Amino acid sequence: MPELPEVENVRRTLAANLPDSPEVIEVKALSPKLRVNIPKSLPAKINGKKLRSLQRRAKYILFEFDDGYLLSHLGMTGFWRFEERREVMKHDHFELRWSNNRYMVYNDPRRFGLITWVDAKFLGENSWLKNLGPEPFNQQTFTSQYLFALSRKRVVPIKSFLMDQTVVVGVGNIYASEALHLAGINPVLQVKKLKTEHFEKIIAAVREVLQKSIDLGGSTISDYQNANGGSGEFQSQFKVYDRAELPCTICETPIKTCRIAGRSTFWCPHCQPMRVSKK
DNA sequence: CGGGTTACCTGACGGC
DNA sequence: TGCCGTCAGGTAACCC
Repeated sequence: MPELPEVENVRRTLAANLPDSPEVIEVKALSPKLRVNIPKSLPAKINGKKLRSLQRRAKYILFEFDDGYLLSHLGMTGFWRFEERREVMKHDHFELRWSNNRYMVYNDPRRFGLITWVDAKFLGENSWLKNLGPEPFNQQTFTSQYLFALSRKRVVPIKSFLMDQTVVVGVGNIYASEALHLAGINPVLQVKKLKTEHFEKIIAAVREVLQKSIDLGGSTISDYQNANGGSGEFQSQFKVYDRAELPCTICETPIKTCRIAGRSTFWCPHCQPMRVSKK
């Protein structure tokens, strides 16, 4: 379900529901089976503790406490919601209560999500976080020179490269197709064929697509919702994703679809030619 | 070793 | 109706 814009909107709506100087006053692991089981020791780590900050890194949300972090990843179908009075839903996995007495509940039908604990002193070497690439909005680290150098050793289509979370974080299946359409780059092109100027375009397109989606609350295809239960609106702005056979919004050529590394991919054969532009 | 493929899960939807 | 195949926004184990 969630790529960077959705996760960022979840983070913001979570923050908006917390009291001033939030403190955990109750924790329950209801159904620990997720991608990795919720550790039995987790409730004791956060119960009675004050929240220091609420951050996002890549597609992870980090609830910072004095000694470490509650780490949350939404997988495909995970979501957080708030309740004044508990009403248990199917697939509720985890709940806690904040010092304003509001319950915060994690629900995840497909169970690809993650809820775990990371000690502050091991944050840098944590297996979930240590291999993540740069944040797409970081001007210092996410640069065309960086992508150019990294791409010289790789034999992959540009779309797979963009979705590789060790290359850059936050771009998933929707925004990879959307960004490449905006950049005018065909998704199957081998990264080795691209030059710095192509990466410049791609970086600008990734940032523009992600920012527009963040501003519209993310994309809701079927089940994404933020922590207020609200939907995103960016799906109405899709130029290619899930638009097979429909006319390109720029040139009216029918959008094509194929699979790249097992994932549905969409592009305009006219705006995103197979041949790399010379200059 | 770095790729693509498959598995992990549930649920929705279309065809028969 | 119901059964079956396919697909879904992510990640990582598993093969060549």
